[in-house]
Amino acid sequence: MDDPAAPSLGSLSGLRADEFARTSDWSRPVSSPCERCKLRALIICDKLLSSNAPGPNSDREEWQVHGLGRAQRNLKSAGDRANRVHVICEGWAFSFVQLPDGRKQILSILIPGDVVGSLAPFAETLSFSVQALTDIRYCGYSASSLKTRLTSQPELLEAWARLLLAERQGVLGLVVDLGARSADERVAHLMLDLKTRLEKRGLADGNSFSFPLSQRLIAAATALTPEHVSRVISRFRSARIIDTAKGALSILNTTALQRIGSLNF
Amino acid sequence: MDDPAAPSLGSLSGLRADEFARTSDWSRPVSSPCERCKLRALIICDKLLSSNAPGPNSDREEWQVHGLGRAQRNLKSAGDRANRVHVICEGWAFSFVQLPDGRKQILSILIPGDVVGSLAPFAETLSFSVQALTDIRYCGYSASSLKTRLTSQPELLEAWARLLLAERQGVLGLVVDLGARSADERVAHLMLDLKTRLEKRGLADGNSFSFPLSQRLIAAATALTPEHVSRVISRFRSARIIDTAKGALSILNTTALQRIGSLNF
DNA sequence: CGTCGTTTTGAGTTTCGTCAAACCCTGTGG
DNA sequence: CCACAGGGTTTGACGAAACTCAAAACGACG
Repeated sequence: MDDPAAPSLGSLSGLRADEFARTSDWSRPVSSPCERCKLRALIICDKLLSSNAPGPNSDREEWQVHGLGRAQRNLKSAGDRANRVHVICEGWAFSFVQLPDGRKQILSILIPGDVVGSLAPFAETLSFSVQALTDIRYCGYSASSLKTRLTSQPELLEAWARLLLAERQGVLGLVVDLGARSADERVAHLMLDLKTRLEKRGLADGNSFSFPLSQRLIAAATALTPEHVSRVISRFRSARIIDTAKGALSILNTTALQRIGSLNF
Repeated sequence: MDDPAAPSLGSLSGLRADEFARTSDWSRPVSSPCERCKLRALIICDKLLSSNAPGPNSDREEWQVHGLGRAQRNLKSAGDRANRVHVICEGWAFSFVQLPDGRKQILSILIPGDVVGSLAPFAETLSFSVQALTDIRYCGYSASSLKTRLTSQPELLEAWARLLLAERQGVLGLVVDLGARSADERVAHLMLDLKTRLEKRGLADGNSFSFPLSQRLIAAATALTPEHVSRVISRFRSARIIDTAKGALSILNTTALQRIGSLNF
């Protein structure tokens, strides 16, 4: 990994910046890079793309579309019609709910390979929003086609259910975090969780990896204030447990961080 | 409803106390009361019991079993093999995770009609535990049979997915509660949530209903301490917003309670 | 070089937790 | 019938964790 910083526009693989400019409307399809995708085997895409992929369905709706999204822009908003299941191919995003007073509560940080809106085939509308954190590349599958395929392909149903299981595991972890953990523990856990998830996807090898979360977002994810997050991170830094620089996080003392943030329940 | 208190052993419908005594082992089947069940139409049971219910499968495993559980006893424990999906027929229960230091974090309060372990068909083991809060009657469906039926009966898959949607909605609500709400708001919301859920099941009509939660459990559900819950409830009581007596909750001032605890996001 | 968002730091406050004791019920056994 | 034990609840004093408000420092970027 040459640059640990957040993926910039230019780094989105297979697409030059000018191509991005032309296709930045996220509903517009771009040429499919799935053949070269290293994540395919790790997640549900393999099952989705296997064999009998359907053509456009009755509504002339494409089974699979590719798109790009700019940092800070919403991919989905709560209340939107839930007609596609999306997979993050490159870049980071996060799902959240917006409270009436303007606060956001982040539900999950999405990294490449993560699926968002897995229940879309059966939902009327979205109950949360999704925002790109960096520029992202994603692909979307037709929710209605997926729904019909779920009944005809048992192994797809199985893979889809495993997805739901992992999702639920994640949100249960969040509940425990918010309900039973201190600020230090929550922040440490967030970092460790992201590290292991990135490793599973082959996106982090050493103890230093891309980490494009601002402290404001860490705060929204851990239900703390940005000021307090700053204090926690400063403390971690001066204890030589972690270091941060330019969108990257370095874990200097894994054991110490795990002692603080490993929640086994 | 003659007695707003928690259902006692004797009140479990269709079963006398001595019958309960003989069948208190929750794995032992008892005669099926599903025909008379008023909840059937409201939840997934209708789909599960419709038409082609399978007989015992290859493992000689019953498709549907009925059981009774005593208050305070675990119906399921984290780590157990996930081989049945259960429906609460009578009584209350709750799902929770046990933290290493002994604290419990309650994930959801289960009332009659609630389904627990809906993902069991695809899970190896349980990731949380379920405990009876009052004596309960429940029924359990074979996870493996359900799994095969999901692929063959699209309308069952649909009903099952709707269940998952509701479950996720619930846990997202919990995340927002724990992440963004004050103690007053959490307690008020818990009470309102239970009231509306009971009403939907036809188990509460007026503003006074059975509420067998101890303050220790309310604390575990809201991630507060019992002492603090006591203070909150005392304040509500002296503001004439609610009243509690003998396992029943009376909402004296719905508007006030909603002003405190209605979280719309 | 100035602007804007992010991070840092500080002082003061609030909310909630901790610890400990008292209280209230209900059930039990003498 | 009463004493007593044991759980749940209430109350109080105190402390700690995290929030609020405000200002300064630090970048990134035009």
